[in-house]
Amino acid sequence: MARYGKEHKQATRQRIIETAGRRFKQDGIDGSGVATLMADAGLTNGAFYAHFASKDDLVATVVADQLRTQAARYGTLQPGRAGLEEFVREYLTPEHRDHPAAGCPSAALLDEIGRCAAVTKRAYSDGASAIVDGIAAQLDPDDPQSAHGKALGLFTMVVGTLQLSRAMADPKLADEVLEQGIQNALAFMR
Amino acid sequence: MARYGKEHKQATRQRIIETAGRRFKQDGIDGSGVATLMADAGLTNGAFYAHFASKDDLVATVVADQLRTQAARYGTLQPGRAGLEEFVREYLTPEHRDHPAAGCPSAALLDEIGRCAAVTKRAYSDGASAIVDGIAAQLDPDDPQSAHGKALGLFTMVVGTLQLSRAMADPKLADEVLEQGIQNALAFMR
DNA sequence: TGTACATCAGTGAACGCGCGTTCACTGATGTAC
DNA sequence: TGTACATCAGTGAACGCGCGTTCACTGATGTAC
Repeated sequence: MARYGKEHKQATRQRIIETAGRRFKQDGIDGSGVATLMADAGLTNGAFYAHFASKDDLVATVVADQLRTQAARYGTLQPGRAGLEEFVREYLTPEHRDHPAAGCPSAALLDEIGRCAAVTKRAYSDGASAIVDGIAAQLDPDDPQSAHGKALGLFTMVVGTLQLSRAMADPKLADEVLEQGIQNALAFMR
Repeated sequence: MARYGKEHKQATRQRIIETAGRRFKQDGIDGSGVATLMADAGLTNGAFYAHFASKDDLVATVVADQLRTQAARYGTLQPGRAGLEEFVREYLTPEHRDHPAAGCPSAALLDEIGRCAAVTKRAYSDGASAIVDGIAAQLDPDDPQSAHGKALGLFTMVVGTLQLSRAMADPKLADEVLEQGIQNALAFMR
């Protein structure tokens, strides 16, 4: 099975990173074993160490990739507060809540990342800072620096709201948390 | 080792619940094995099933206990917004961030609880609702029901802020997140 | 053009270890006589 | 009061299983002659 061009191995690596991102967000980092992660990518466990030095190495790589992907979603918004409002309304939907594998890595993994190796926290810090900067630019395109604090508040509120909604046992209560979260986020933006 | 009064076994059970709470908040639920949890309580693994039907049973019990404990902390505040402001300033400290074992269970475990068995989510829902009700009563003692939405926003913001601060690799950045979080929470309260 | 060889991405079995759970057993105690 | 017994909280070894990691091997391919 080998002797392909060098882009083949790179493509396999990228596939592992993307399927692992989905798996981590669905089952947690501790909850996802290497054999499962490789099976998700259509491979067997042995090939893992041809691509990554350790599970920790994969975790840090996946976190960086996930935050880059999440940041790219902000890039498609219309500029200014209107785009941000649209994003908040999309973020706090039952659809997003019920499909963590395809959703925001912060909402799915934030407290687990706080317990991860330093290399993973560094990857997360860098990615999250870029996202908060993006929010600040949407809040106040003329002076994003002064909007940075408010951007942090908006970010933590929507992430916390989605996590809380996912932790509710009663679907009706979970929906109410999302609806209130939208009201709160929009009120806070102003 | 036996034939004590019935209050002895109850006391042991309570000790397991409390030490497990600390361990879960420090290492995560998936990250804490039954043998470790029992050793924390000064026992061996075999005794576990004399107290709990399964690890899931313990998890649900611990979550309920942790939220009850966290709710009791609100009970000691002075009434009204002044007490709530004091709480926010205490909650978003480096001290709290750096000692999750003694801290808020929501900040330490919220995304993991979202992936737990239904019995655990039910325990969390009930406990969290009581806490949010308490916040609402502090925000507006005359009409707590109308303050419920705002209480949710305040709760999700402080929880998200503490999680984010814990995930920062750079201590200086982590401190800034807390300071901004206090500003944001106080601004949102008004 | 045809054949022998080197490459190397991926396989799959195995390592020691900790997981959640079970169970035969221990031994300090309260109770019965 | 003294002794034999029943109780039962806790012990510790063992179960099968999945964990992260290692490694000898495979076999399809590109290259050299």
